[in-house]
Amino acid sequence: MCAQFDLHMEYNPKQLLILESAEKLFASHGFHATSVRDIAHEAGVNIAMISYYFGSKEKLIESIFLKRIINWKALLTETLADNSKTYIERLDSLIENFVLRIIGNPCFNLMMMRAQIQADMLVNDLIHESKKEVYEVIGTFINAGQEQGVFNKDVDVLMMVATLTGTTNHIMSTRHHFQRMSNLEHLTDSELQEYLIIHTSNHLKNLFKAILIHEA
Amino acid sequence: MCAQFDLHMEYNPKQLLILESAEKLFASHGFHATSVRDIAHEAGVNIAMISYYFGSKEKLIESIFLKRIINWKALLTETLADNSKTYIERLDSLIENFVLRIIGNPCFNLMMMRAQIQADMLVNDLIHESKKEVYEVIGTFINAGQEQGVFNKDVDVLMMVATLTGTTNHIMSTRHHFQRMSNLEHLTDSELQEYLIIHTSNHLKNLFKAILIHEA
DNA sequence: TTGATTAAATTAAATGTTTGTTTAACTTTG
DNA sequence: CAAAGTTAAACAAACATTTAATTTAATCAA
Repeated sequence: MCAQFDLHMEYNPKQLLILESAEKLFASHGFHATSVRDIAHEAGVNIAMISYYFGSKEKLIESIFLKRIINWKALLTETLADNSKTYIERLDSLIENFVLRIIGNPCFNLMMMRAQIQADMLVNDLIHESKKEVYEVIGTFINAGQEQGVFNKDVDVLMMVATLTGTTNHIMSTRHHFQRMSNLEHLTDSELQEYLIIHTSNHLKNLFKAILIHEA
Repeated sequence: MCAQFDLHMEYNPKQLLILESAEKLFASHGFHATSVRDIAHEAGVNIAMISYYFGSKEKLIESIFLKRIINWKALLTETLADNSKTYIERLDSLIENFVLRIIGNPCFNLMMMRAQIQADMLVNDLIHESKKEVYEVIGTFINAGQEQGVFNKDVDVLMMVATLTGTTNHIMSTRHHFQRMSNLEHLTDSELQEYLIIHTSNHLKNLFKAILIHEA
């Protein structure tokens, strides 16, 4: 007897507690280094509750991903389709959304980076599908901007997204190296987070304007 | 009784076999998901040989890092100090070195990415020291170029290195997503590797010339 | 070249922990 | 009073590491 749930079911407070605790521990120690006992302890629940609610440790991490990925494409599509803004403004919004999503949610995104690195993770197909959709949405936006004569013609969208994601992921995942190297050790974690969001956004905006708009 | 070795000792063929097998498995499955049994089996040696030669699984991964990190700073310093080349040429060499090192050694660099993500890895201090030295070498080079009037004044070296490392790491770690999305599934692994080294280098060269040299 | 000696290398087996998951009993809730 | 929630205990499998026994390799006196 066990309470399994499908994708569209809402989670009760105890399930959410388990999901959040697992996300935190998976992010800082990795999937395999985190035992279900650790998760149960962190969440303050009995070990058996995890099997009871999620079936297995593997299905638990799948639930975490599904919970997060679904809305990302919708937000992006909405941002880029907003005709009340110029292409430059929408490009800025795109960058801000990317940076905020990654640096603002280090736990989940560290998990995602790890999963992408690991070839044998079940969630990898899910991630690939998500990446492909994001790439297509951005590609459509860039092409439209090119036709309007706003963006340069020779833009490699795949490489552009790689720089956007790669740079932001790298800064997020090495933020404490960054903090020490910038002599920002007096900042709290959330102050550092805010600092990094602003600086990374500005850096990427400059970078993309330099190749998308200015003359080569 | 056990044969422990210090940093400056050379490895015998069997030890090298263990190091290479471990690197491969740690890279594709992660540190904790790889058992010493797996490593022993991959290397074709008895399980006890790993404790015998390296003491423990933890010390084994440390040996792998030490074996790789040491020469990286030297190569970089040499590249950037070569006065027979122009600043632009040296910038190109810097980028080529970075890309070649990362995309050309996916196993080790996936391990390194993972270690950076994981807060509780012992090798992290080693990595931080290495990053700091690389940052200083590049910073010195950029500053010299600024004084010669070759590079623009307002360059954030930390962000620049983040884009260099982040973009390349991201492309390397998601290279199979990249392959599927670019319809390059007919390429072998080493053909893909070559393709990615060239394309990533060119992309980053364009990117950095756009912000370092051209007018804002 | 022999045979003895010794240390290094190698092995199968055993050790004691920790792992994810299940069970069966118990409590709460509608 | 049944269904859902919760628990401590039990489970077998997998884990890293150690042991003690055996083989290989090297050294050296005869």
